[in-house]
Amino acid sequence: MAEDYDPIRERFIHEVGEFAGGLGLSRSAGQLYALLYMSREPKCLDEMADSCEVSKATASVNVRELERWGAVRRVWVRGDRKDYYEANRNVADIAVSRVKDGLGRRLETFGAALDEAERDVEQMSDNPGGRDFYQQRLKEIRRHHSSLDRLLRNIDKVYGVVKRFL
Amino acid sequence: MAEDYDPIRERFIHEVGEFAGGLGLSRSAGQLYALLYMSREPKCLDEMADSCEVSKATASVNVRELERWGAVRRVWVRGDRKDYYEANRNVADIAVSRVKDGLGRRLETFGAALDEAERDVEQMSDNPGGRDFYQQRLKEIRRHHSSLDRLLRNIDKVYGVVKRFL
DNA sequence: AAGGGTATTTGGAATGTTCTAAACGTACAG
DNA sequence: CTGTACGTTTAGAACATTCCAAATACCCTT
Repeated sequence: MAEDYDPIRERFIHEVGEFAGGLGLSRSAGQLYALLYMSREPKCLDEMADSCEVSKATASVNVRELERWGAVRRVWVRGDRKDYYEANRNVADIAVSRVKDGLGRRLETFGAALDEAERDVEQMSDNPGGRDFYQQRLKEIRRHHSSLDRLLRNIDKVYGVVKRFL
Repeated sequence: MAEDYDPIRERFIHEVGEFAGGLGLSRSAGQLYALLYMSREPKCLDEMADSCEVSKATASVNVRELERWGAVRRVWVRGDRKDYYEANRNVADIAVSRVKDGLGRRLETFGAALDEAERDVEQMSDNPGGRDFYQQRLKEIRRHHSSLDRLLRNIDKVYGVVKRFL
């Protein structure tokens, strides 16, 4: 019993897509997730592409992206070779893993740049006044960087504490 | 005593720009902020545009954006008609105000869409099984929405608690 | 092996974003 | 007034992103 076309769900899907887009995520991924969230049964690629009005190609790449974030699970449907997906409705987990991943990588590359800057400034022999100033500021930034890094590594504890405000 | 061209700072500015860009902010804004952060003296538009290798127009619009977020302050330099800016180095405050603003507006429009969806589903007379299902899911999403909203309104308290992990 | 049904990759079109140069506006100085 | 020194706005160029259709790869079944 496939669920039919439904203007209400259609519209809701669109809105979630816009929301996701506004947050810097993929509009299509948001739509696909919304569709699965609003579906009783798992859905295959073709159904998803159809309901979200995107090409199968777009559905394919975005649904795998969603899978990488743990936003979506592949499920087995017996007697069918297609891949079926359903939504993981624990949005907090998804958000955390997403932030962890994205911010983590950024912090890493920025940390490397900081290392380099610190080394370069260290070797600044001339203009010692300028060097001291730079070192002081870089130290400040290093502190911020370390803080964020620590925060990210303790993200689970942090979430436990923040939960009280939800 | 104007600070000269400096390859180390130049490079650092570039890295911060990339970092900001990766986080969905403006690359140029990131560069301008980094420059001011690394400057002893306030800087005028032309100096900023020059150091960051962007046009004056880009500097103008981005520096005002930074001002909107409280990332940058206009300062008075006597005997000079130009606008001078310096960095607000309290990055935590900046981040909070930025998240508050961006997420807040998004939540608002999404909340309106939720309202509408709830109303529409309410009026779904046919297919009562489907209606119940939708209502249940929408309720779940509403809960998430409210949680985020509450979190955002208590963001200062939240920050106070999270600080322990920094 | 061959063929049908599926997912993925790819090349390029459409769209959106961000930058610049030039025009414009404004305020002060002479 | 007129010229000068600034900041801002604007029109469009350069660039990046996102999407689609078609081609390709994969895997079952026969």
